[in-house]
Amino acid sequence: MGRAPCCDKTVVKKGPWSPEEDAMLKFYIEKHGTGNNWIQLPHKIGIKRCGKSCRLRWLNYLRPNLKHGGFTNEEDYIICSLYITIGSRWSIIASQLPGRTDNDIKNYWNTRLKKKLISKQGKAIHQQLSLRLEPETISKRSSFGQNQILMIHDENSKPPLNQTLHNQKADPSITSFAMEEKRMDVKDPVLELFSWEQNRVWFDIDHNAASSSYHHHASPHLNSMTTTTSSSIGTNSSLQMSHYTINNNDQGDQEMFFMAGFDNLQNELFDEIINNNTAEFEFRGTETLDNNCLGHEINSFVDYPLKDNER
DNA sequence: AACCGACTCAACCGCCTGCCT
DNA sequence: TAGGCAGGCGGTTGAGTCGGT
Repeated sequence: MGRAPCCDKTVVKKGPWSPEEDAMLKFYIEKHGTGNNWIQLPHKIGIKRCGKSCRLRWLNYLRPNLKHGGFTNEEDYIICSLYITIGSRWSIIASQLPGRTDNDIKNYWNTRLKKKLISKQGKAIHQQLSLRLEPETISKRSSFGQNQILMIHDENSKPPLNQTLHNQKADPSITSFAMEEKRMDVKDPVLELFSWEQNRVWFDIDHNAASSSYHHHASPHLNSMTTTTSSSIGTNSSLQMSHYTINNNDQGDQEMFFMAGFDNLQNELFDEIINNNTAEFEFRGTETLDNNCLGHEINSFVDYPLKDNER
C-alpha cells in the first residue's frame, strides 16, 4: 500500500494558477504568514488547491524579491561551479543566488546552460560531468570551501576545466597545497604550466632558485585523486595536494586542488571557458613554502585556443 | 497561413527527511 | 523507539510558445 496522498485529488484544482488565486494566496500570506502549515493554508484562504501546490506557488512565483530569467554571467559561473562540485542539488545552488529559486535554476540548467557548456567544451566534458557527478555517488552531507580548484580531466586529451567556488561558509585558512615531502629549497617565483595527457593532468614547476626541476603529475581518477610527484633528479614521492575531501558514499574520498590568489581571476577564466574554445590554460604565479606547506599564488593565466581540427 | 518539431517553464509527482507524539 | 505527518526536494510532465519550412 502506498503512502496516503496529502490531499483529496478529486477535490483540489490543478493546473495553472489564476490571477485571483495568486492574489488570495499572496494577500493571506503577507497578512498572516503561512502558519507553518501548508496543508491547512488553502482551507483557511478558501481556495481549492493542494497545500503543496500553494507552497510551490508562493516559493517559486509569489514571494517578494524573486528574479525571473536574465541570468548573468556570474550566475552562470556559480551554477556551473556548484553543479560540477555537488551535482543537481538545486536548493543548495539556489541558496547561493539571492532571488533565484531551485526550480528556476533547474530549468535554466536543463534547457540552456548545459547545452551552452556542451557546445563550447565538447561532448567529452559533458561525459566527464556525467561520470563524475552522478548524484548518488556524492555524499549529500559534503561541503566545500573557498579557493578550491576542481581539475577535471577527460579521456580525450581535451582541456581540464578548472573551477573556483564561492561559499559564504568557506574556510579562509585553506590556501595552499600541503606536501608530505619537505622542501626547503624553494625561494623564488616559478612558472607553472598546467596541461593534460591521457588520463592525467600535469603541471610543471620550474624552480629558479633550486638546483632541480620538478614535474608534478596528478592523476585524478574518479575515486581517488591522491597524486604522485617525480622530479628530474629521479626521486618519487607522494604528494598530498588537498586539505579537503568530498566523501563518496561507496568509493572513498575524492580530493581537490587548492590554490591561493585565484579568486581575482575566476570570472575571467570562466568567461574563457564559456565563450571560447580554450584548449589549455597556463597559470603563472609564485610558489612559497610555509610550515612545510607548498603554496601556489596564482597571479595570471594564459589560455590557448583549440586548434581548428579540435573544435 | 498552416503545420510541425524544438524549446521553455510552471506545475505536479512521489520519495526522503526530520519533527512530533 | 516507532509511526504518522508535513515540509522539502529533485525528476518529470505537458501546455504554451517560438521558429523554421
